[in-house]
Amino acid sequence: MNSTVSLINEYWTDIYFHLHYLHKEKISHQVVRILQLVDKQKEVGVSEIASYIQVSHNTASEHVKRMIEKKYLIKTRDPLDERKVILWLTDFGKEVLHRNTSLDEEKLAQVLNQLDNNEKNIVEQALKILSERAKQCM
Amino acid sequence: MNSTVSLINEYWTDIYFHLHYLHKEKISHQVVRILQLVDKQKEVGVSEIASYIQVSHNTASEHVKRMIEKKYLIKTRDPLDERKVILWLTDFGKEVLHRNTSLDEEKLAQVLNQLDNNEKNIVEQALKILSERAKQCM
DNA sequence: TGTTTTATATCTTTCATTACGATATAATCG
DNA sequence: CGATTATATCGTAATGAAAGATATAAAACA
Repeated sequence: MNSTVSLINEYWTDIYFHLHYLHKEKISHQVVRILQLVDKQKEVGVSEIASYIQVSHNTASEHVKRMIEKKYLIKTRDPLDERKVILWLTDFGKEVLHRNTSLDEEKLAQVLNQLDNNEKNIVEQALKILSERAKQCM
Repeated sequence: MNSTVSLINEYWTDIYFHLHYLHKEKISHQVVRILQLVDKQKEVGVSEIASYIQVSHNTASEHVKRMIEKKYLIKTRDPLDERKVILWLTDFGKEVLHRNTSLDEEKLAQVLNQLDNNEKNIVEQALKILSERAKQCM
């Protein structure tokens, strides 16, 4: 079982290595993680970021400031509690996040084109299963 | 077809978001990419790094210096051409790379445990297919 | 209503990182 | 031997990341 896990991780990292985008932007790991959090979770504010990337509130607030300056994020306030910030990805932010975490769509399409229908189904099914179960149990 | 690609990317990023390690180290994106390159490709030296992350040779050399100081890498020379550097991951470097690019093995094991044998097979097959084809055609 | 708490924001300071151009060194090629 | 290639180092500059201290403004509480 442990060996299955390692094997899957090796496949996982190989896939990413060969199919990721050749990203140009100079971007820090922290900033990518903040983009991921805002993308995948609802109603993310400054304190959610602080606890997620384990920094103080003021540092998180500065990250947000810089990311808004760079047009990655926009900021609104929670209408039910005007103290609370709610962050949103801009289209540009989504693009940057995509280029830094997704698989290159052209490369992926090229790989998928080489698969027969059965293999293509297996791939789609497998990732669907993993993503659904991961969401459920984490 | 394009929608299959987007769908797979959404599954892909969801899986990573929910199953990655809660990494603590402050590490830059560039450094992670260098670790990936040294891990996945043979005989990586300073100039390979420079062209991979698109910086000048001197900058690449400085990256290598810092990464050796941090004990991520060790440096040897190509016996056939003593000008050329060949880089290797240390155990610590492998560990850092793992924590920053792989899925958390405990979380992954937990998810896999919820699958029946058929589903487990599909997952293993699918990632194997993708990684093999990605290696072949890139 | 007045006080406290909560959620952010800003200011200052410090340190590390990233990058480049210029220059240096050392091995190999012709 | 001179040219080329691969890497290293130096000086310098810009930026980023982080924390502590302090400030503000909204909400909760007594």
